[in-house]
Amino acid sequence: MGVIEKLSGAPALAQEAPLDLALDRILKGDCIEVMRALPAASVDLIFADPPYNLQLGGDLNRPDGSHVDAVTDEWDKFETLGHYDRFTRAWLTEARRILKPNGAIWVIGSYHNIFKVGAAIQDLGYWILNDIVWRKANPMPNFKGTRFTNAHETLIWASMGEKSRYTFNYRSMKTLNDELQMRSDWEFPICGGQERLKKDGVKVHPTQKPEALIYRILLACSKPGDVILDPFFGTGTTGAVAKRLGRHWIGIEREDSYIAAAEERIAAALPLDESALTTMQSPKAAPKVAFGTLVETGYLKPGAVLTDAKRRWRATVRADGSLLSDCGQAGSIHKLGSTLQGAPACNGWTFWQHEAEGKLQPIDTIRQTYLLATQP
Amino acid sequence: MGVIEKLSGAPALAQEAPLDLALDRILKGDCIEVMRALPAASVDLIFADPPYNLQLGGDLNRPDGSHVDAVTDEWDKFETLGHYDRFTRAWLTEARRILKPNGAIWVIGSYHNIFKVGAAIQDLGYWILNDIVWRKANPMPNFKGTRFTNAHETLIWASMGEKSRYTFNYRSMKTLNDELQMRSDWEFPICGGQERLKKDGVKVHPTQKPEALIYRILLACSKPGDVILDPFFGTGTTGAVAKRLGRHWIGIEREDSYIAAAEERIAAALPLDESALTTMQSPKAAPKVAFGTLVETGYLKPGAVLTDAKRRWRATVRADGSLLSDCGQAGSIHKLGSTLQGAPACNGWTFWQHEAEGKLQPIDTIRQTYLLATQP
DNA sequence: TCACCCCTTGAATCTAAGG
DNA sequence: GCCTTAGATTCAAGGGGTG
Repeated sequence: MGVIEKLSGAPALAQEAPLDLALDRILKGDCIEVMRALPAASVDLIFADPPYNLQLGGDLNRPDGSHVDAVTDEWDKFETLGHYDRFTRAWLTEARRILKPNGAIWVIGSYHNIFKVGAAIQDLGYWILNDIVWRKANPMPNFKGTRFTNAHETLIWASMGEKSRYTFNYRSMKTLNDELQMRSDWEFPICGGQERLKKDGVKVHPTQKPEALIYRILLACSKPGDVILDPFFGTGTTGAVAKRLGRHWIGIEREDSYIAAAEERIAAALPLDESALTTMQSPKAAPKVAFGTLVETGYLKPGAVLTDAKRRWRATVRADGSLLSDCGQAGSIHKLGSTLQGAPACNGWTFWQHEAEGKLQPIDTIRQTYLLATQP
Repeated sequence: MGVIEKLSGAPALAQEAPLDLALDRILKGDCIEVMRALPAASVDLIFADPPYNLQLGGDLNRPDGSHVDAVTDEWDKFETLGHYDRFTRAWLTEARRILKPNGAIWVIGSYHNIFKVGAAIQDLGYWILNDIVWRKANPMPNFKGTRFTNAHETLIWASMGEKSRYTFNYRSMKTLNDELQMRSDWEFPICGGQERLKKDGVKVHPTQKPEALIYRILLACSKPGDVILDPFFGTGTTGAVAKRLGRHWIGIEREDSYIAAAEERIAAALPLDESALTTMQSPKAAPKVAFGTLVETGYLKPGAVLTDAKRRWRATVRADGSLLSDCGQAGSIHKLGSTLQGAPACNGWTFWQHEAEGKLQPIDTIRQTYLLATQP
């Protein structure tokens, strides 16, 4: 493994003699220029994690006053949305040239950029096969309470065209998912802990992706021995996973610090034995149902009256799933329960009762009914 | 409630005398033409469920041989992706004209169209606030085993611009979600059972959306009395939910069969009564109480001693509601808190504590007492 | 060793009102 | 427009220390 320098200033024409396809290497340079130098129709799969073009305002602090370490790197800055658009179409065009006719591409992004990416993918003649949602188990909250917690990112999977015969290992995915078809929503934790690359206690890359995410993609959409290209290689997650899964890889990256980290990491990566496959799976989340869901879905109507088991307190259900007690206090089922009792905490599911078939039943029974109706 | 016919062939210029804003009505006609006739800056919120441009191939059968009833309606057919693009930009442009400056728009779609929609939204100057994933609890499986199960749809929430002051009922959403911030991934079952409109056993509309989904959107992003417009009204889910939640609504729809079903449905919908509609308010919306007021009204006496929770700092309340710390610094409760901690900001209401019943309590509890005593 | 508590951190377009 | 001030605002994981 080594770094091949793309000579800066070299004419970056498609006509120039292409580099031989150097496998399992990091190519240093701008991804568009480097791709131009690669032979056409030579790559089986592309995984791309391009800059998101976040447009952050000033500093952001958590409620406790601590500072949020945001993505402020130069590589994420674009003058205008138009510039980002042209950049996106340029690299997607080169990607299309070097993909084999039956190849495919994956791109990850957030709402800042994914619509531009998706529109470009369609305009350039790719054929979208799925969009996939990565649900983050532990996203960063919205500290100011101004929007919904940004708890997911989106991936687009596209083939070279409507008739292209892409690779999809249906059986592997079904096995990986306890014999149920793999859905388009995947849950993984964000990259942290031992997996997160750090130098002197500081994260090496601001947006390192979890290996589990790439693992599932390569397992689903490539075969052993295939060539996987990552034009925004960063710290080499794609390379490490490809090596583990017995795929060839090519990485393109501009920054020396990322390249150094990626080389060390990939050198240390060992091909996985089968047993590791099971550890890559995210634990099945126990289905959680919020009280408000029962209101939204009509299992309990706003205006319904609840009491405690001894009928000491009464409360009315409101449209947002809060309760209003007869004495004028309001809150969630748990909060109001604890307030009324003067207790530090209260499980509203068992505390609050509703009348059904002539007797009081905890509202948890409604939740059970809902779960029975909606869970497979 | 009634249908107002948009005369076909009438000149659809923005200059023509706009219709008065007829509330709680279905306007019959092409959504672009009808919107052109509506007054500018007159609508608080738009919910739009446009055609998805599905581009289905031949018939699809389940493994057992039964036939899948797909979306084959005329309204979902567009000659090319370019035609769909122009259609999308046209209706989004009119939507933008009739939205109030602090209004907002929601659009739902799938990977077939949502990237085109999102790109157009950004190009037209809207400001995306979140993308939301509707995870279907019970999606249709991928019968051929060729891709991942398409188990979600995507919604885009956007304001009129970066500086626009959109409505977001943060507190209601948090209450609805058991006291956790509402995330960007929502799980609901698809529309079926009693809720699914049928005529002679056949579904009236191929893509009827669940009321729970619209319920959450309207609860989060509108206020009682607001005007909600749905330019692709279909069988009137938006109208039914708006009526229930005490919002005004306007629907635009071309097809008589959908209009008839929507009218019947909305007539049968029951509005929630006032008390159920009252929702948890953010402190932002609650009347503000200055710290000085508590001093003026005697809830806290000048000379009283406050400390932080860990008793690292002490300060004395002065007659004008400022604090004087032991080290001689003075300022408002917020300013002194941030100065002492060297923090960029500090909420004095929770930082400063007073001793009551033998233990420390934040001075915010005094404010709550004051509010309970003085608010009607 | 384990349970428990505390601290840190993560792709974030992150305030509102008044002068 | 800008500037200032009041005051509202966080969830799940992982790691380290302690009992």
